[in-house]
Parts: sequence; C-alpha cells; structure tokens
Amino acid sequence: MTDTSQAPERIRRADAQRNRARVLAAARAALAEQGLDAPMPDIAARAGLGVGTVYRHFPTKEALVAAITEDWFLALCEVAADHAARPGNPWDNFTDQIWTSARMLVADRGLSEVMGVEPVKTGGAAVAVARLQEITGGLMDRAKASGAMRADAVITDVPTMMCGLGRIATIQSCGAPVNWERYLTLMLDGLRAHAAAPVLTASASRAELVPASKRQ
Amino acid sequence: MTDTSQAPERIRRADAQRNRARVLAAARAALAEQGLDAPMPDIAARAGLGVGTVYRHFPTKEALVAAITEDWFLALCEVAADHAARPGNPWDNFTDQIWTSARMLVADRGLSEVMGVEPVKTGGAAVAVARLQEITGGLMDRAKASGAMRADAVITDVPTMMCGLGRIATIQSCGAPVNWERYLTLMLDGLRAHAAAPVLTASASRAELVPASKRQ
Amino acid sequence: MTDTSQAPERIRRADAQRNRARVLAAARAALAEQGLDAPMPDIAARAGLGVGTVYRHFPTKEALVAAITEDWFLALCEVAADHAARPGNPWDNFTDQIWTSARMLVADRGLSEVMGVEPVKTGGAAVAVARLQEITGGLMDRAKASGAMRADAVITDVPTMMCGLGRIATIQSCGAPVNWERYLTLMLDGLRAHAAAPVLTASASRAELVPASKRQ
Amino acid sequence: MTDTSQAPERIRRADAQRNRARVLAAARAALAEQGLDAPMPDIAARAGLGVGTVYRHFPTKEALVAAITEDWFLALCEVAADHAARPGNPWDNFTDQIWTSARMLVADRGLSEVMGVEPVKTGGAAVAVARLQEITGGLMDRAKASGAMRADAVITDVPTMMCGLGRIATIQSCGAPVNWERYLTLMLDGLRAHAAAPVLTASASRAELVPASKRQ
DNA sequence: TATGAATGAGCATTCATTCAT
DNA sequence: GATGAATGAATGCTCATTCAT
Repeated sequence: MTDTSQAPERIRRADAQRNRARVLAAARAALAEQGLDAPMPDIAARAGLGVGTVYRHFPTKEALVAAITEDWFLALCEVAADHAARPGNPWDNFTDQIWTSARMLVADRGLSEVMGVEPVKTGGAAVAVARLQEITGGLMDRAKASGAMRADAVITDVPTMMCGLGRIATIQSCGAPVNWERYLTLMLDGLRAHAAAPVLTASASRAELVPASKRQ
Repeated sequence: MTDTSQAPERIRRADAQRNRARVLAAARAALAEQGLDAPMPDIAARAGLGVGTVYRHFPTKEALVAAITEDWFLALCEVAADHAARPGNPWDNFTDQIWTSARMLVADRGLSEVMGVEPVKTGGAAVAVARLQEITGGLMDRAKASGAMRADAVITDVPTMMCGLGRIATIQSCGAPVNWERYLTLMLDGLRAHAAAPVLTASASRAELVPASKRQ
Repeated sequence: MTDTSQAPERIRRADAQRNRARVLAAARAALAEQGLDAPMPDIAARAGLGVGTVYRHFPTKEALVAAITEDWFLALCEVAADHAARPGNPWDNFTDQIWTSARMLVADRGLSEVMGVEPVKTGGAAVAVARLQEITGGLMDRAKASGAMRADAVITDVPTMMCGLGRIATIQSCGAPVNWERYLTLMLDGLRAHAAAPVLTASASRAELVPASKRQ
Repeated sequence: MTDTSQAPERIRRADAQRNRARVLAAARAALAEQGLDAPMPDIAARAGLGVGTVYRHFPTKEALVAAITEDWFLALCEVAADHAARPGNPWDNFTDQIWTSARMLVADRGLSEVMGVEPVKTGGAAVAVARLQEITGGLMDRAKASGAMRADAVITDVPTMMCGLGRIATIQSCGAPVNWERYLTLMLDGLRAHAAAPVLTASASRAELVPASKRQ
C-alpha cells in the first residue's frame, strides 16, 4: 500500500539520491561562499564524501556547476513565473522580479559569478535560461505595452543587467565602494519609457546612444 | 674617487629605471591581452627580463598589478580632466567622459577585470582612484547643477557603473548575449534627472528605490 | 519442506551460473575491444550487472582476466587439437595452426595483450596453457620428424613467437609501420629446417646463435 | 683564456644543464626500471628535484619521454653506423647490429616498451628513427646484394622485429617462458636468403606466405 | 545474494615566489 | 643588480576494490 513496498530498487537509489542531494547542497554552499573556483575536494569534504563520490554523480566539475546553474536558473524562473502571473502594474511586476532575483544573486557568490560567464549552450541549464528569458520577455512585453518600459528595451538587456549586477554584488561583499541596490535603481530607471525620451527634445534620446563628441 | 663610485650607481639606477619601465610596458600588454591571470613568467618574458628582475621592482604580482592599475587610473584621470575642462553642456561632458573611458575598458581585458576587483586601499593606485573620483565628482556636480543629471546621483554610482561595464565587456568578447554599448546607454539614461522623477507622479521615483512588493 | 528450501537455492545457483557466463561474455567483449585496461565498471555494465556481482564471481580483476585467458587458451587448444588431428604434411599443419591462432590474436586486443604479460602460474589458465603447449609440442615433433622444421626448435619458440605477434598486432592497428603477416612469415621461415642449416656450411647454423663479433 | 672567462651566461646554464642532465639521467633510470609508466614524481625524486623543475625542462611527460627516445635512437644509430662502416661480410654486420641493439633493449625496459608504441611523427626522435632506418636500410641492401639476405626483405621488417623483441625482453624479465636470444635467432634465420626459398621446391617459398589451408 | 555507491590513493600539470649563481 | 632555475602546494580527474543496503 505504501510507497516503500513497491520501490525495492529505489531504496538504494534513495541513499544515492540522498548523497547526490548532499553533493548538490555542499556544492551550492561551497559555490555560494567561495564562488565558482571552489575546489572539488572542498565540495566533497563539505558533503562528508570522497571526491570519487562527487565524480560518480557528476562526471566533471563543469557538469556539477552546470547542475547547480540549472537549479539557480530554475529558481529564477520560479520567481519570474510568480511575478508574470501577478495582476496589476506590469512595470512593478517586472521590477519586483528583478529585485527579488537580485537579492538571490547577492546572497550567493556562485550565482553572482555565473552571471558573468560564457553561457552553457546545451543541457538543463540552457533550457532553464531559455525559459527564464521567455517568461521575462513576457513581463517586458506587458511593461512596454503599458507604456512604462522604454519601447526599445530588448530581452538581452536583462542578462546584461544581471551580469553587471553579479559582479557588483561580488565585489561589494569584498568592500568595494559599489552598491548593488543603487546599481539596480539606476538600471531600472534607465529602462523606463521616459528615460529613453528626454523631456526637452524628442530627438535627443536616440542621438545620445552615441557619445556627444562623436555626433554630427 | 667619489665620482667613480657614484657614476656606476647612477648607471644602475638608469638601468633599473629602464627595466622598471619595460616591466610595466610588458605587464600592460600581457594584462591587456590575457587579463589579470597573466602569469608572471609571461610578463617577464615579454619584457625580455628574468622573473627575478620583475620581483626586484615589484615584491608581488599584486604590487605589479597595483602599479599598472595606477597607470590605468591615471589615464582615466586624464580623460576625466580633459572633459572636466571642456566648456559646453556638462551632461554631454560627463557622458563623453564615460563613453571614452568605456572604450578604454573594452580595449583592455586587464582594465576591465580590475574594475571588478577588491580595490587597493593604499599606494599610488588608491591616490589615482581618489583623484579620478574627485574630477568625476566635479563633472557630476556640474551635470546635476545643469539639471540634466538626477539630483540623487552620487560619486560611487560611477565605479558601480564601470564595474558592471568591465564584466560585460569581458564576457561580451567571449560571445555572451550582452552588449556593453547598450549597457552604458541604459545606465546613463538612468542617471538623467527625469529618470529619477517619473512623469506621472513626483513621489514615485523615490518610492521605487524599493521593490513594489516591499512597500508599505 | 526440504524441496522448497533447496529449489530456490538451485535457482540461485542457476542464476549465479548465468551471471558468471554473462560476466565472462561481457569481459571477453570489453577486453577484445579495449584491451586489458578495460575498466571493471565497463565490464559490469556490459554484463548488465553491478560491479559487486562481478567481484562475487571473480575476486580481482586479475582473476577475471585469468578466467578469460583460460577461455582464450582453450580456444587456441581447440585450434591446435584440430590441426594436430589432421593427416598430411606436418609442417603445413603446424603453420596453419599458427596462422589461424594469429588471426584470432589480431581480432582480439585482449588476447594480443595477454600474450605479452607475465603468465599466471596456477589455475585453469595455466592448465590450458600447458595443454596448448603439449598439443603444439606434438605438432612440432611431427614437423621436426618430417624434416621440415629445424631440429633445434623448442616448444617455447611458440609462446615467444606469439608474444611478439601480439604486440605487433596491437600497434599495427595503431598505425605503426609494422606488419603482422610479414612477421609471421619471417618467423615461420626461421623455424624451417634449412633456415637453421645454411646451405654453404653445416657448422654455421649453430655458430650464428651468437653474433659474429662475439665468436671465438 | 679558459672557457670559464668567456661564458658568464653559460655558468648559470651550466647549472641548469647539469640539472637537465640529472633529469634525463633520472628519467632514463626510472624508465629503464619501471617502463614508460614511471610517474613524473618518481623521476623528479630520483633526480633530487621538485616536479616543477622537471616540467621546466620538459613541458610534458610526453616531451620528456620523447627526449629519452631520441637518445635511445641516437644510440641505436651509433651502433648501426658503426656496423655499417665495417668491412667484411655484410650479413654478419647486419646481424651484429641487430644483436647489439637487442642487448640494449634487453637492458632497458623503457627502450623495450617504446619499440611497441605508436611512433612519434615529429621532433628529434622521429629524425633519429628516420636516420636509423636509413643506415639500417644500407646494411640490408648490402646484405641482400651479397646474397645472404632474402631478396624480399624490406626495411619495415626491422622495426617489426624490434617491436616483437621489445615485448619479449620485457616479459622474459618477468619470468615468462620466452627467450629473446632464441627469438632473434629465429627471426634472423627467417631473413636469410635460403629461408625464403625452401630447398625442396622452388615454388614453395612464395606459396607459404599464405597458410596451407588457404591455398589453391 | 546482488547491487552499485563510496572510497582515496595516485597522476599529470600549473604558477607565484624564492634564492643560488 | 640581474638572472632564471627550482620549488611544491594545489587542482581536476580515474579506477580497482570494499561494503552498506
């Protein structure tokens, strides 16, 4: 009747799954603290396991980081989906999504660093990235339709923003005179509709895509 | 008698000065190409010198990077000073300074990376950073006074902006879907006065420093 | 009562026998493809079994290889026995046996490699080796008696020849400029009676066992 | 006046050269004893140096082995050249060369093993191999011209022979029932002119290149 | 009894820094 | 002063074997 009766094979796997989970947890913790350079032996030690066990579950450090990256992006997807489902002001939903995601970055050095790394092209992480992009794209479309977001905003503005954010979060925690909240404030203000259309002259906004010294 | 003893010493000093310059030039080139991870032996080889000689002039790699960092920031100071001295639209002068500095970052992987590194607290590099900050602060003040820059802009907004820029420049060159020109456009638009003061309601701008979900 | 307790035991025994056979088959295939370095997990996976099961049947990898080696040598025994039973020219029977065995070596990397490995001293493999030696010895005796094979040929000439052949087969498949068919041709020609007795002087053959420079 | 006066740069290098020589000597010894699998740390320890020093002189283990291999083949070249320069019976000169080379193989497990390895295509080792082949080819030509060596002998017969020899030497030292002297005797007898042309029937020699069972 | 997860020693390789010459 | 050879700790990864389930 119970689940235990029908899962003689899964019992073992349950043990392995538990260790796999421990590896993932250890990796998450190690990456969060030390960043993507956390050594494999450290991760194994944190999990209370031998390196071989880590390699049993993940053939490469790259694969392990990719798995964590998938988790990270799935969590970001969840945040995005949550905000995409909200009623009310699309702009607020968009910015709330970004702020929430940002707080996740700030709390995790690995996540911060992965934002500034050549993206994986395949695997679950890539899928999660694509899905995040899709959901976020929807939020942006609605924000643009509502007139709050600048019409020329594109989806890559978000990874661009998050990449910079990741770096800033990392070094702010090292004591650098930077401020991630301020960063996000400016960036998001830069994404507002009227930011792209200066009050004084309608033509100015486009012109200023290029430095003043280069114009004419 | 005294002259003979001093002359070779001066020669040595001249030699040492030239070697120091060669080390710096080599380091600049190596860091520009390979980033901050450029190995010391590579730098020494580029200078046509032994590693020992490099270590004679700079006790650690960190010290060498700090020296180059000073150079980098002095160059940025020059750019800033040049723009600070310009007549005309203060906002344009400020943004031109940023765009010019950005192009320097994009052309130099080491400079890009150093923007996202725990800052040196002492020494020439720190002085150069402080000077750059002062000059840039002046440009910002005038831009604010002119009404073009948001009144709440602070000097740390610039290192924040440049830190993110450095990371974006680095990974854009690795093929990541980010765009440094777009980044700068958004950031600078976010620094405009009206970006901070949404058209509809005057009170909104400050409120949105905090995510909508956290308000009241 | 007693039947019920024994029946499952027999089933288990039957199971174990089948598993042992599967391990052997998998090992044969893995060793043939990858050589003696084939990892135990690969062999287990090929058998559709866990490594533990492989180790239940064979306490070490060495023991497993020894078992396969026994199989290999039993197959070689069969070839030898088949040729030993043939009527007709003893020399042809001997050389045919060698050529047939050689083709088996060439088709199996594991068999090729095992020819050049410290031989097992005990167990079935050693028995098979001894039997092969005996049968081959008989073939040689008849070939010698017929006058076709050199009179000083000894049984260890055959393992010596096959050992070299195994190595040559292995590296020929890696692109080395060696040729196993040529090797065998020369070796077998060297075993002919007249090869040992140069035409000109009868005494020369023994003398040349030692380099010319070392004689007298 | 002395060499020391004009070599201020070479003094340092002399030290390094000495250590390079120590690395080579250590590697030679380690490879001779343990074969090509001798670990780099072992080689370094044998030389009384750190691993880093070994890697300073040779960027890769492969490169180190290639250097030793070049030495090995240069030594074989010397032997070959020595015998090529000898007056007298060409066949004896050829076989003496082979016997002398064989004794070198037998004394060195690394040299034995390298004979059965995919050959290096470039570098000094490849040059040495080519030169050895050329010299040996000359010896063979003269032996063929003298009528002592079979006319169909080709240069690749020699690496084929040496490859087999290497393996046999290796496992003979492990106690296998093989005999390298016997191996060489048979091989060289197989290379004699009359070995290829059996006494009884002129047509037999060619026919027996193929097993009897495949004929007709 | 079968499983396959866990182990951990071992290997090739890198690089900032030291120090004998 | 200059040199660059030497150092050695650290890293990612493999695989025969053990043992808890």
